Amino acid sequence: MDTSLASRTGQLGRPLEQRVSYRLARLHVKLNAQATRILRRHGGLSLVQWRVLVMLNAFTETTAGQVARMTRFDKALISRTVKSLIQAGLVKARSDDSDQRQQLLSMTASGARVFDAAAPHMYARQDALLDSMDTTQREVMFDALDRLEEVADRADAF
Amino acid sequence: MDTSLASRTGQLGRPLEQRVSYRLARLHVKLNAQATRILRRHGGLSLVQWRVLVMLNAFTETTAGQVARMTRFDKALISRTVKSLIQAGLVKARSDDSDQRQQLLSMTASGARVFDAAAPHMYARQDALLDSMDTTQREVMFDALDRLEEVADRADAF
DNA sequence: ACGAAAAAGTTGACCCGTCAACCTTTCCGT
DNA sequence: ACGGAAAGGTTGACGGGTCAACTTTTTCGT
Repeated sequence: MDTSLASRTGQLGRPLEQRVSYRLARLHVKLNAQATRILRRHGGLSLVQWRVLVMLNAFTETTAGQVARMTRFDKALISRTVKSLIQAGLVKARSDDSDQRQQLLSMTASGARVFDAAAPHMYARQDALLDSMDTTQREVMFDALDRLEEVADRADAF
Repeated sequence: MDTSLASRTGQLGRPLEQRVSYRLARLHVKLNAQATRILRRHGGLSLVQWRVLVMLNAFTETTAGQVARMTRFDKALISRTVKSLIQAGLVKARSDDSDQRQQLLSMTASGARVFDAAAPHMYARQDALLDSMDTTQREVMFDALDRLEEVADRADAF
């Protein structure tokens, strides 16, 4: 078996470790896996359930649409997750008198308990991520992420 | 409806835009979506198919296991993708006389054509990502990604 | 007042990516 | 030589995430 790097005209080009999208994909997957492990260990919430509860924790009441807009996650995913949270008794919904299309969502006492069980661990992990670098590096990194996002938003550029 | 930030004890804490995992998730998703669009427009490969072909482009012959190891992608995913590429006639497999467990994979002429159709666009996009920042920022960012990955690898830390 | 367009949310189908279980082949220790 | 462990790869099931299609309600232009 010849696995030399000399076949075809191709080479691997830039090494994988220097490909931005590859690095980000690996890291994203690892971060999600870590968060999932933490959540499983501390109450059993799924990652998206946690994310929705973070938003509900910040507001007395809100709507699925607002959660989707604020988090920029897909409304289909939010819809399903809200449904699962309601079924689990962690979220309750009441109709919105001013707009029949939407429901007002809020966390139940059970929801708050589950959220509070996971929160210290999720926030500790978040702090660890931020503390892995100093302020300057963090700012440079966030600026880099902004720049990458701008390129990614060029819809038909390539 | 009260969506003020003063409910419960909770607040949103750190704004979403400053949460590393959130920012990375958004960016990862956008980059994948962009790549998927480019691939769809230039030959119709799926993202994982493209990734496998990148590896096959670099070697005369290789095995699914090696692709999985080199890319660090899940062997189940590679297995399925290789299967789909073989069915599409873009990859061919021959048995490995020295090890009956594995097959030697290589790109077909069709595969090379499809790969070559997509490659300039995918590489242009990759270059644009890297060129969105200067060398120093890139190095700082990659170092930051290394640091984040190290935290993400702490299995039971939180 | 009316109707078209937009918005809120639901559901189906699909891809990415993972983990577990499985079967066959190979490796390795005794 | 033998058998258990490991490796290569396959398949099932599942969660994250998306897009499309759909229904009902609301908005908005005429």
